[in-house]
Amino acid sequence: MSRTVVVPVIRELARCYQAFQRVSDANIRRFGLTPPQFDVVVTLGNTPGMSFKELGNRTLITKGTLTGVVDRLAARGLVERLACPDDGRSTLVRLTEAGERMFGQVFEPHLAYLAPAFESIPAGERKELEARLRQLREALERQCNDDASPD
Amino acid sequence: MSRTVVVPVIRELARCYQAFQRVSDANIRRFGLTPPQFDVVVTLGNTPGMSFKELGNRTLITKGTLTGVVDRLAARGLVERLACPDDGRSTLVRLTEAGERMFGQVFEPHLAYLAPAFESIPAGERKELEARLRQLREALERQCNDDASPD
DNA sequence: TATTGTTATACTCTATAACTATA
DNA sequence: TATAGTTATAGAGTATAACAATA
Repeated sequence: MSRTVVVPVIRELARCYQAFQRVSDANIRRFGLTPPQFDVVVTLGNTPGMSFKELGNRTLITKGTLTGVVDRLAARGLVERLACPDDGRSTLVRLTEAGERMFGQVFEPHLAYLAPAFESIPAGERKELEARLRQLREALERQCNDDASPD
Repeated sequence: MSRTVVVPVIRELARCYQAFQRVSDANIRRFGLTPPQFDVVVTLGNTPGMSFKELGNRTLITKGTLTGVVDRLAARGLVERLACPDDGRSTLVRLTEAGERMFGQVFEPHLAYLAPAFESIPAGERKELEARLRQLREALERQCNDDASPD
């Protein structure tokens, strides 16, 4: 059975990410952000802003939900909406100055917090992990596209 | 800077799992289950049942939330509660017959659905990925324990 | 007609903490 | 006192679909 071949790696992926999430999310909440809010702030960091469409694609948040997430960040003064000059249908979102400050307070410290676990893996094996993850992601994205456009 | 060393692998882990989730969750919802509900059904499958405590540990769902998730599954007749004979404080949860049927309809098909992406990776590299993920998970779990009990 | 983002609805999940009943 | 699970509360995210404005 070819199926049994993939079970261990699927299980390990799920368990590993679960462990990652447990560590990461607990730290994110200490910053006073929810995981989706953190995702948006970090995605907007070091960019001139982007449309809802692009922000949604990058964060995996669908448009209806994204409106709410951006609303809550905007209510706290961390992001702002701008009309898109090129396309009247489109709205750009970008960090405000306060949002940039939040990004600065949050991004590096979060990486520093996560780093020890990743640094405990020897460099060669870390590179190996990175390469395999990329390989798997590309395979998953192909499948995703196949589902979306089944000719 | 040691920090920059870990950024790529963290990013790749996040992006890979994001791709996995996009594919997996879409399929799970076709079964009429939410991801946490699927998690519970799959965790209970092929077991004689377990306590809320154990179920919560395995699924990463905290106790207050788990009560609600189990309530909704119980309302659909998929799981049932039993008094624990050994400990009067504890409640066991297990799949009903309908729940077992749901498990059967859901578990294998879901694996079969995911399999192609994983099978596209050569066996040796798949084993490599599995080993590296285990290594990372163990490191993350150590960190998690350190946080929980900082002496 | 198609696309971008918003709105509306209804539900699920989540964190948090107080509560009960057992141990 | 500690633990297992429930209840209560409030908020956040989610799917889904209808909608307005623009392309």
